[in-house]
Amino acid sequence: MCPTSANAFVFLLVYSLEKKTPLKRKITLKHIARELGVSISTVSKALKNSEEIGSDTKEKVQAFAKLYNYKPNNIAISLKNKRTKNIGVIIPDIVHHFFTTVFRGIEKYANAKGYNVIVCVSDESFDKEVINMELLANGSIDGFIMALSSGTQLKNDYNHLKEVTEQGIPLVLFDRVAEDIKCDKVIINDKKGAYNAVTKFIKDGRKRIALITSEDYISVSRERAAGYKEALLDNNIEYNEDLILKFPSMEINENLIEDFFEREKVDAVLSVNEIFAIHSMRYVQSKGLKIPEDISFIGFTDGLLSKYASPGLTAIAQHGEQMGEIAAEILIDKVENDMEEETYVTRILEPTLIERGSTVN
Amino acid sequence: MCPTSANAFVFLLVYSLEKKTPLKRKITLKHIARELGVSISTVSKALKNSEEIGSDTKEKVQAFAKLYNYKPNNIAISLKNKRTKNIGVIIPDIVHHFFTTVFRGIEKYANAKGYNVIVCVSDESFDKEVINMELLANGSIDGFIMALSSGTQLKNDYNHLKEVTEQGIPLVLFDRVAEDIKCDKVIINDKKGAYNAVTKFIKDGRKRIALITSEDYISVSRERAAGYKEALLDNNIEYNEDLILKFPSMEINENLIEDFFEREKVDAVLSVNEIFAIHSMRYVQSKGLKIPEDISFIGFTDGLLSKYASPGLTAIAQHGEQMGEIAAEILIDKVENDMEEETYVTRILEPTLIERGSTVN
DNA sequence: AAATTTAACTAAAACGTTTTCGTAAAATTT
DNA sequence: AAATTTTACGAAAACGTTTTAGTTAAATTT
Repeated sequence: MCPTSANAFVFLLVYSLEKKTPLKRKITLKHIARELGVSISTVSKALKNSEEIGSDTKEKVQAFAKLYNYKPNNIAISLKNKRTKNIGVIIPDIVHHFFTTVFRGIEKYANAKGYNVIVCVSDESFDKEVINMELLANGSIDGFIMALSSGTQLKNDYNHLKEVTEQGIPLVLFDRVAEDIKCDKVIINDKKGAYNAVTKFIKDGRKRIALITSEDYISVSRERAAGYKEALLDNNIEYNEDLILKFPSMEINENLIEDFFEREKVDAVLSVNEIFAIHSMRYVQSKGLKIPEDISFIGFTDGLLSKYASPGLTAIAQHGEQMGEIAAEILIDKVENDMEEETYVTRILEPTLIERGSTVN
Repeated sequence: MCPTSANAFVFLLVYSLEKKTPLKRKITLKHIARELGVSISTVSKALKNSEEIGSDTKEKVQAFAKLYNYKPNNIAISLKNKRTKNIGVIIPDIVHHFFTTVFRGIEKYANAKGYNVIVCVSDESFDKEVINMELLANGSIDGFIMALSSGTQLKNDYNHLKEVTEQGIPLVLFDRVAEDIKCDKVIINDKKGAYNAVTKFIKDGRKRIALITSEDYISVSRERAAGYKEALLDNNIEYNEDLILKFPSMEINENLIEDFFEREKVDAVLSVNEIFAIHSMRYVQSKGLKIPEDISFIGFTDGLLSKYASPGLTAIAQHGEQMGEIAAEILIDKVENDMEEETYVTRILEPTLIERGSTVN
């Protein structure tokens, strides 16, 4: 029989009291040295198989270290080497498929290179971004990988980034970047993604192509809007601002969708994200329109929703994992061979159109 | 005009060469001391506003430190205090809505308490879990929060966890836990979640209730299967193993779904995850069945897919963020006041049923 | 004026490494 | 046998803090 309370915020507590087992404290070089009657430096060298140390001493030390499972203390090594083997990642949100994907790429590459990743979430806030960055910059990490928070992009204040790079800490920006920051960048060609999507619509004979987007201060939205416009103009289709639905925030507002689709007759929709696209698809479906016959959809960032929507949403894939790997590669390279000249590279990945049921084939 | 290459793996490289600006190296106590002609200890104390130091010296030191933006080095402090203010989080996968949600809770709480989070992804592999854990345990973190990889659960080997706890490093397990590990745990009542879902089906008059699940070595699947069985038996409905579809891996296999639904006539489906549920819904819809009239669905973990499926998938919410916060709270409490007695607590959160279109109201 | 207290500071150890420089003793060369 | 080289090790500094235990000089008390 199951317990009966159904309240999510009531929970069970199960206690168990154990006698405290004696701690196996971590052993240090000093302990080994004392125990074996040799000096700390001898132990250190013996463990590194140094030629300086006699083979019987080496054997003795190594055997002892193995027996007591000696592992050097990371913090002490970091202090000595002025290298932490940690990289700091600051992203606006972690519950977000794209960022998560990039993170996986970063973590994968970093781990393979022996680095750990410290993640901080800026929560789209300028202040949190600054605080976290300054905290980590005080010796905790060897370099940063980040995507700007919308708060930062809105404020257009990048002093915290400048501070960090001026201290010689490498920085790689991805996806949400800013022109005037001097650092390495990895982005995808958002403009091209939008351009290709609109071009496909036009090839499919669509005439009234809408754009659903967010405010322009988000760099990627701006780029995508530019690609949308350019594709229309290149194909001699009128660029009509009435066909652009601009959401003031990331929060979905069903009324805006309803107003828009009641007001404008459109036969194709490009959306800067999945959520806006899915909501719109559902709305037009509820109005009896058929997708893709009456109206087709393409959405940015190929995530779970696109894949499992019904019909599947044709999507512009951003290759997040690859982006993360590249960012990590650039960063770690900078960290490990900090060269004399200051050369910055911007890598621009090409988006890919993943065709699904929301567009005609 | 946009560039023409459409290959995602061809990318543009933009170089920019700058003359290296002189580095503003981080300043240390030693620098301040030398510059001001006082000792390091005086500087340290002055910055802490110690009563031992004369007020003019304090003023001088503080002003100097502020001017040169002195910030203590985290690593040095960690070495001294034997406290890193980092917590290690090891999860099987990061591109996974539930884990991501838990992570948000952890990060939020930890950050508020001045802790940073180092994430490692075990990728469901026992070996990676062990390696990452041992690496972090060598001084990099003050405690661990983790969910066991499926590899570990399959192998049933928890020596790496034991090693760590025996060294006095606090450990909190969440969601994917194991009975025989002595540590704090935060889980949701999976059995109850399944029990409630099946009970709802029965109340709605469903007779042939299927379960779609994964192999039993995943602790949560086992619990959910138990709740399913118990609810049936409590309601005098035959427990029929033919109505259980067990996927051998997390990879979706459309053939198994097809075989299952062709073979068995079912009017309700409980799925241990969203993906299995969504796929099944699509399959039965393609066969002309109406949801929820002909067949209803409930899926575990209320994620994006449930919300945006069509119809919306009634889901059992796992309260991941709350789980993360609680785990972090327990851990940090242990880290900061490591008590004499060894008491372990298991907090069991109650699941909540989020009703949507896939079940009748 | 001598003894004591207080104020204001410094030296040094400690955290756990790595590494440079020394130095005895042993082995080798003259 | 004396001079030189090699072998095998240790002392100490360094990384940047914090903290304990001094140590002066000035101020106060007797």
